Amino acid sequence: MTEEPLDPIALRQSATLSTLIAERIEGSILSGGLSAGERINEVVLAREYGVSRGPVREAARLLAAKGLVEFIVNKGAFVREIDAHEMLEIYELRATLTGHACERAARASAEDKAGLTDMLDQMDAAAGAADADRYFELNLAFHDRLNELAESPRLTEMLAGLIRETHLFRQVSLARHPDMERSNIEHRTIVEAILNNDGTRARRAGEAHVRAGMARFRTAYQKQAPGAAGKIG
Amino acid sequence: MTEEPLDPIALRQSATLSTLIAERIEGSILSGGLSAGERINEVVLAREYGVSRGPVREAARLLAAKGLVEFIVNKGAFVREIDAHEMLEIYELRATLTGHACERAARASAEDKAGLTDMLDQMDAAAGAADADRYFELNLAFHDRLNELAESPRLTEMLAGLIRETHLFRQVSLARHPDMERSNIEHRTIVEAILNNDGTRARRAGEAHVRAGMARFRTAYQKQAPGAAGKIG
DNA sequence: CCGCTGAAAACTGTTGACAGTTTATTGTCG
DNA sequence: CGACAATAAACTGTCAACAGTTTTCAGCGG
Repeated sequence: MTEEPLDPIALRQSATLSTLIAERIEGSILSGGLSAGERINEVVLAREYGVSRGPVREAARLLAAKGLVEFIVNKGAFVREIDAHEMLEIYELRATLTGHACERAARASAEDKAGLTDMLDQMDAAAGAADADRYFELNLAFHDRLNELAESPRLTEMLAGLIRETHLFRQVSLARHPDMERSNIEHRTIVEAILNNDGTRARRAGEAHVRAGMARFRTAYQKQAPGAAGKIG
Repeated sequence: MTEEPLDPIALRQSATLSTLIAERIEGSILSGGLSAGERINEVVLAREYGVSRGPVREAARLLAAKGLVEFIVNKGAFVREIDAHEMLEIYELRATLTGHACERAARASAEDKAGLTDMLDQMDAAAGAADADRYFELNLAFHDRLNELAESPRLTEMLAGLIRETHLFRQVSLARHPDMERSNIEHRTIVEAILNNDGTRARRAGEAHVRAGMARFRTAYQKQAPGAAGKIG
């Protein structure tokens, strides 16, 4: 990863060392530089970032509270790891929370909702061109927009936290969306309900969207680890 | 609050100093020893607890990630404070999440559900005796039990976090339940749905229960601060 | 060759000290 | 008497060092 010492200019402005380092470590975890279960060695990270151990420890504690890292006394901080059961738990929570977000989004003003159909069309284009990267990007933007419309920062943060935890599953690949057309049809259902100011339907559609992803995950997981089929909820 | 030095025995067993101190500070915040907006002075806390500043800082960072305190660079950590608008945001999230919990609880086994009606009767008794403290205690136990039945530790934790944040509102009194009979009727509705394995109805009832509390809060707040009536969602 | 023992290395938890910033205070001028 | 500037105190952010624990590994015996 990026091992160069921290930029002192960025430091002075807004954040403290701990925060910057926490962001870097989080990046390393989410991008796979630090993989699940691995230990966070304070001295090597401190040396890597050119700081002392104090800020690194504080950063680790921050990430621990975020759920990315786990502390064990006298053994240190480890990158957390979640199993399929926890993945399903997270999916369920994501489902009801995005349902909630969609319901709230339905209450937004018509002007604020304006751009949604455009985004759907763009996603359809990406899907038609089989451009998975582009679709992924647009999909992210779409869900961000929904969160904006929901106007509940705490809700947004909770959802972000759940998605972040998703990366702590070993085979992240299993959680990726394979079927873009299908996914975007679900998006259309959500947007239609939102444009009709139908909160209840928007909520159901949002829930169903995430639950569809959950179903995909479940089958993908059971296909590749059939022995554990009974174990997951 | 409790200013005696930390027990070295409790230390060795499970936790690290930072954790213990974080718990103490959290206790001080929730019990009102440290009130909203107040600064967390590292040196006085360190002296108070008989440790150095390091663990106190780590504890503060932990609480910051929990949302109880806020860091400002070069100024330190402050007990966070939330306004009525945020309170309503939290209530809404609590509503959908407890709805989710009730829906999941409906899936539990009949044996696990057995004790619920008994708890309702006890609460009725407390309500009849106008024993608010007892009712409060039983109410807590009831909701804990629901969370157990829901079997989703993450969900439980999220709800706990939201309720914890609730204490950061200045006039905590506004968020208390005044009407025990009414509240327990709502409980009965939830339990009936759960015993009938009717997840959808249980969810609605759970949501409605929290939303009722939210309505109480809103009217109580608007009554005592009528000027800000338009400001809250 | 394998398992056990004990010492050395590595690492975490904690501390006290230093540098830089913010806040309070004192003295001065209008 | 009040506003303002300079100075002192207080406090945070960071660092380097110490103590205690865990892990590693070499040496020994079976």
